[in-house]
Amino acid sequence: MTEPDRPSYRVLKAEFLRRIRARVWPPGALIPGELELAAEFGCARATINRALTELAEEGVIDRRRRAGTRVKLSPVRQARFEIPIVRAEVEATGAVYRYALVGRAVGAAPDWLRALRDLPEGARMLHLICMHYADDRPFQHEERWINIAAVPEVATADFSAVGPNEWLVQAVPFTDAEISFSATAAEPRLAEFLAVAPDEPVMLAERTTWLEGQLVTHVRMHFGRGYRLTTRY
Amino acid sequence: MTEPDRPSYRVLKAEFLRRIRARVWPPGALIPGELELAAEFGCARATINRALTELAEEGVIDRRRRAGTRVKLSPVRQARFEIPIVRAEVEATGAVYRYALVGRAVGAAPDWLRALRDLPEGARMLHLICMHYADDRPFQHEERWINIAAVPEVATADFSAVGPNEWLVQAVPFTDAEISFSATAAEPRLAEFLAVAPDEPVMLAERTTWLEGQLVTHVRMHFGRGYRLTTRY
DNA sequence: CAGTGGTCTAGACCACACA
DNA sequence: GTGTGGTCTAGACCACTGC
Repeated sequence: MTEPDRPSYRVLKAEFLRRIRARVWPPGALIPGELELAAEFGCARATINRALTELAEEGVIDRRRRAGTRVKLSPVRQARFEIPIVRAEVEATGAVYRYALVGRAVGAAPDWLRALRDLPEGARMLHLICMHYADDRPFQHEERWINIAAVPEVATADFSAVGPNEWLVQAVPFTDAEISFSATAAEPRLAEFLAVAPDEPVMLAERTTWLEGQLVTHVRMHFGRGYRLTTRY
Repeated sequence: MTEPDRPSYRVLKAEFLRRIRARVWPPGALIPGELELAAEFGCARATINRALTELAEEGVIDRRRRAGTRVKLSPVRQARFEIPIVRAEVEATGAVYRYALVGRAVGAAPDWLRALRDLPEGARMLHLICMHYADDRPFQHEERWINIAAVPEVATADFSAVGPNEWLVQAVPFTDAEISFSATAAEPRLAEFLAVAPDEPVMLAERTTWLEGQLVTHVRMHFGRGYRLTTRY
């Protein structure tokens, strides 16, 4: 016996992954059915199923009824990045987090935002600008619009001590979100906030959240020099 | 009864998510145990377990033995980005993919790579530079080092038609990978390749893969103007 | 239609963490 | 100890899909 007596689905998963990487089951190959594997490993089909289901979720294999399970030809690897709230992200590095509210205004949604996110004309938005610091070095510049119709309480909220990020997380649910990352040049005012040279490349994250189809908030977050999204898999 | 007769774990998951977002189970709250929920929904505990386990994987709740299941205070949302091979990424947009090998050389690993990745001194690497185009517009500039000791066949591989990306995926397994994204300025030669202005911000992805602790390949991929990592959740 | 994966069940035992 | 979630089992039925 090369396998333990009680193969857990984790052990099975590791073994299947080993066979795939060792080309025992090469790319494109049809792997044995669940019943066959259950017999080979002396466990229940459900256990095999769990291991294979997770591998499928991770993009390593393709499973189709009747057709069976195949090793993917080009494994679409998925990178999972955790998107915590800023405070947690800063504090995770051991740095001291500091927040500052820079600007606050109520007004109509700018045209580009209305166009982008299909807002009614004249929708009133709370517009906030804030800075987040790590050990007093600029970490993130946040420019946010909050849809007052979707979040009436926001009109009276005080964002001088707690950032809108944390406030929204606690106060407002959402059903859909979209986030995107891109590289952009810091225009002069932003460069000052972030203490970088004008036109220096910075990472921009834009996130939009909706509650049942209604826009809740849209935020543009520019990160300071050296910011990286990193993950292992 | 507001619930269907046969609640699948998906229905349960959606219902639990609804309760969390509707603040029926507010952030930090302890939610009922699996047995209690199974009784409420008239299903097996395993079905409840599957729904809750998936919500925990997605970062919505925290589960601990004995302590029970709680709604996370600050949901660490995870964004999953798919990292396909370049060809698939280009073709997914409907564009025609074109590949070109720009440079090829064998030599010792550069010092910064050895320092970064703990390589033996004098390790011989195959150094490749390639371009990937989408409808003849520059899509990605790829600079790659491949550890010849880890992949001896690479010395005789012909990369004029098939890019090293696809070749490696088919030919060489790996056990660990790390990928990171950052914003950087295009230095002049790179800017020419990508048809952008010198010092224009571009997205850089760096990926390293290992096989059982031995470095397989390290690649720096610079993307053309407008590249975005996007996902919904 | 038949064979594969997808899901559910009822019951069981285990592992962990807290009292 | 005791109660929670974590995992496994044996069996069952269903859904999809390729023949």
